Amino acid sequence: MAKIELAKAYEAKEVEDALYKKWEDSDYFNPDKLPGDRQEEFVISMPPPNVTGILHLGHAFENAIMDVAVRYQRMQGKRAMIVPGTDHAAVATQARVESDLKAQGINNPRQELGREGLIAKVREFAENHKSIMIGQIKKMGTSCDWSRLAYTFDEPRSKAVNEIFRRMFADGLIYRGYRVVNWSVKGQSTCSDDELEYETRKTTVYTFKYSDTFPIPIATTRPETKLGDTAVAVNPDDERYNHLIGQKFTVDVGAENPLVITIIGDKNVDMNYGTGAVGVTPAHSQIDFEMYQNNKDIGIIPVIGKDGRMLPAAGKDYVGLTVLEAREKFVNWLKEKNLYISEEEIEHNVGTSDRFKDVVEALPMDQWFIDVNKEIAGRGKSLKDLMREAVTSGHNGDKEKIIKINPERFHNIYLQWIDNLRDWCISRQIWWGHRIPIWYCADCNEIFYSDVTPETCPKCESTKLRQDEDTLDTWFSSGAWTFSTLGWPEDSEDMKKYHPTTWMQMGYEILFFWMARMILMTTYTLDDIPFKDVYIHGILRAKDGRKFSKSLGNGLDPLEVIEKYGTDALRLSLIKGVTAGNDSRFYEEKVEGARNFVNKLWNISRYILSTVDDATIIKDAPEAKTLSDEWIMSRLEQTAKSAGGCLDKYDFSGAIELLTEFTRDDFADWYLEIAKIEKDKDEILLYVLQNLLRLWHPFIPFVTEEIWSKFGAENLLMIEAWPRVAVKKEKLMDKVKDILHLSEEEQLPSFDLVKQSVTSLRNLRSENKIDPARMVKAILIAGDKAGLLESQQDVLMKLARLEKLEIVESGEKPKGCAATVISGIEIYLDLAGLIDIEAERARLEKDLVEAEKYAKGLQMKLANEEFVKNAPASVVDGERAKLQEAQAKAEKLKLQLSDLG
RNA sequence: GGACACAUAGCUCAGUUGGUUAGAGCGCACGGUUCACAUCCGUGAGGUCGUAGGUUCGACUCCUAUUGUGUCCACCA
Repeated sequence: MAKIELAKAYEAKEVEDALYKKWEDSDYFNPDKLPGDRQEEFVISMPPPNVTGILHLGHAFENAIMDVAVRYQRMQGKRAMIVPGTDHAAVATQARVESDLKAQGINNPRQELGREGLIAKVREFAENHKSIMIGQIKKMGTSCDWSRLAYTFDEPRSKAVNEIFRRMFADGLIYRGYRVVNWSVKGQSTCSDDELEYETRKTTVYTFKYSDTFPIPIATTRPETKLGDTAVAVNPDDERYNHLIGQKFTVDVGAENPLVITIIGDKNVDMNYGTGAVGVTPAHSQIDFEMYQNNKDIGIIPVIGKDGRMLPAAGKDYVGLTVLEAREKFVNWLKEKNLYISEEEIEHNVGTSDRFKDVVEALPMDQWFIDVNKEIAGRGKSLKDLMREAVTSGHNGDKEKIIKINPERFHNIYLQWIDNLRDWCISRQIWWGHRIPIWYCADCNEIFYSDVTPETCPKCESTKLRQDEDTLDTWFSSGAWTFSTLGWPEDSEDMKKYHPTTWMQMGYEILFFWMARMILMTTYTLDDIPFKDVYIHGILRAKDGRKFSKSLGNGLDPLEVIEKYGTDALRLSLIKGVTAGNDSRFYEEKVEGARNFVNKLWNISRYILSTVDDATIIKDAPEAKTLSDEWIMSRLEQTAKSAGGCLDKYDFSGAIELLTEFTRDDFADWYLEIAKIEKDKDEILLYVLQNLLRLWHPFIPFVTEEIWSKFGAENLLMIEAWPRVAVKKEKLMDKVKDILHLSEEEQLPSFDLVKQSVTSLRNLRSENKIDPARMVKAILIAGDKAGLLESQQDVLMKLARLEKLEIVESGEKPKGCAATVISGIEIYLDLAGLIDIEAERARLEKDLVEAEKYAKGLQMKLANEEFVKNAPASVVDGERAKLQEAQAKAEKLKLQLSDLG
């Protein structure tokens, strides 16, 4: 077989697309098509990216970690799968398209295009982005099972959404209610509590009285809403006011009708804060609305409309004004009437819509909700209970069905969030999304579920029917993602085989949005958990720690990074140095480093392929013939085990560190150099390289698969097994036993001693500024290590560039040499008069001080009886051995110093 | 107001149940055109692990307090 020449540098661009196609064509991304007897499943539901934009670095990061996990598990012999998909992202997408349309001059898209017309526009946009994103995911090398590609808004997923709605509606968990909700005036739609972003703003808090005779002053930041006040709440323990509880006061503040203000008691009122009393506006505050629900007779007066302007109930002076205009007018009126007391600037959090960006109004209206506290028929628990159970006792108390959250700290954050959870408002007044499958009959007022257009009312057979205008919150459909993607509600094979899914990863920013809702939907619908393990990751930040954002213009397009450095380099740089739950910084130098490493691996392969006689696959571990062989094989064995251990724990970064160290330091910098000296190592070189490719494949699939293809293997690397190496060294033991005077039980000595010796010799050269081309002589006084070192003479001489090397057990110390001590070996480098005596003395003295200090520390530690008594014997013995070596080293250094002359 | 995270070499970060002379990459210094790789190699200098206490034979690691940074939740009426 001819020798194989690789290009001098790895050119990612030239091979990646073809390799991805090769993988896709193999069908191995589909676990049903994987060869061999695979018992276990490993399933990841891909968090579906929103069709609002194109993929950014955050997506690239998620793709990288998912693909590392799934490729590793595939190599572990599992039926491994990533189920890919995209999210129609209801509000986000419609908001995006509407704003694009406005930029094109269509000022009121909903009116001008109508429902069908606007939906068509959004659909066009969404379909376009879907295909762009799928292309990007493929560029990342992600091994998704494309035959199972899903979309939250496609036919099967809509079916699942309707079926869940039907069940929850039948169970009374979904209800229509008149409640205060978050309303975006700009978006003309509700938002759930979680879709709010809080901004700190300065605002004025005004203190005033409703009338001259009203007994309690009230403070507010929203004076205009006071036109709809119906009560004042005080703490029942507040002796200033509690005698007033139950009294009613009629005040005229200029609203349409005089207000009847009832004094009510509420334990939550802080009597030490402000005036100790709260004006209650049931229509425009969630908390006040809750008070109203407990005291319905106080009444509720909405004064602000959906357009953000004052309603007739606010009075003829106010109707039609914006809230800010009304605020100013009302404050002026208070001042005129001498009801105004004071004002103060404070910092205040206001909720804004995360999609439309405007300050949301709290408005009371009829909306659809999911009741999280109601007991579910036949199950004796609420949705909240189910959401808690899944992460604590296990679903239905089943310990096998506990969701493990990694890192653990998010466990409590999640539970705390559930405690604060209110009923989930699921209806949105936009058009892009799953339309609520509820119908109203005009003749008999029946409200009923139907997922198709019904011909007649099931109750009165009337044909005067209309469907609810609203659509569902996008998280309603994504909550069902792990099972809607597997064919539910059909009785599918996939559901039996692949649900619950195995592993889920997500950013902490969607923990509540998504994880909580998946748990809610799945435990309710399937009576099971959606996944077993969740890995929470942080966000990527720029080098200065700021978020990547469009407005800052500091974003990096993953595709551009791939174009410049290759996908493998991008993947590696995204994952390296990242720990679960923590943010990490990403910048181009990191990618450059990763690209350099990928190229290093390429060049290692290039060298091996060009030197071996027959570049073929080595199936069985070759016999170690030399100490260095044994060393590299054991290091390979260790590395495969420990890197696998990291990956089993989803410690991706840890695995990368171990693999990098082995690849560069051990294999390239030492073993390849040794191979040039010892020769005749084709089999081991190929074997280590091929296993190295297996170990690296999950992280950098393209370059490894490309190199693998040069060996004429039957299989693609992606379905090769994760290495299990057993070092064969019996013949070597027989060979060296006599040379090294080993007894039967003794282990092979470590090759590390040879490495240390070489490093020390190099150090002596470098410290004395010896021209690297110059060959020098060295003497090693090595005691019982002499035999070992002698057997490695060739390696020592070539790597340390020696022209002569003497190794003795003991003997006369040579004069005028640069000298040092390592692991009981005295090392002398004969610099033939080039030695700088003063510099040498200084260096030796420094070494000596250090050794003595170290020895003294150990001595004191061992002199401490408490230590010897309490510490485990192994630790004490370890310290004793260290002390002995340090003392010996110090002695030898002293002699070397005196020999300097 | 409540909670959580982070603070380790100039920079970005590892450090897994308490026992290492505290590590890596980049950067820096010095030296290298050795026929795999300058997208490289060799050698080296940099840290009293934010601060103060405590527990322990022993603390980067556990506890308490404190400072700084960041995040989440609640929210003032």
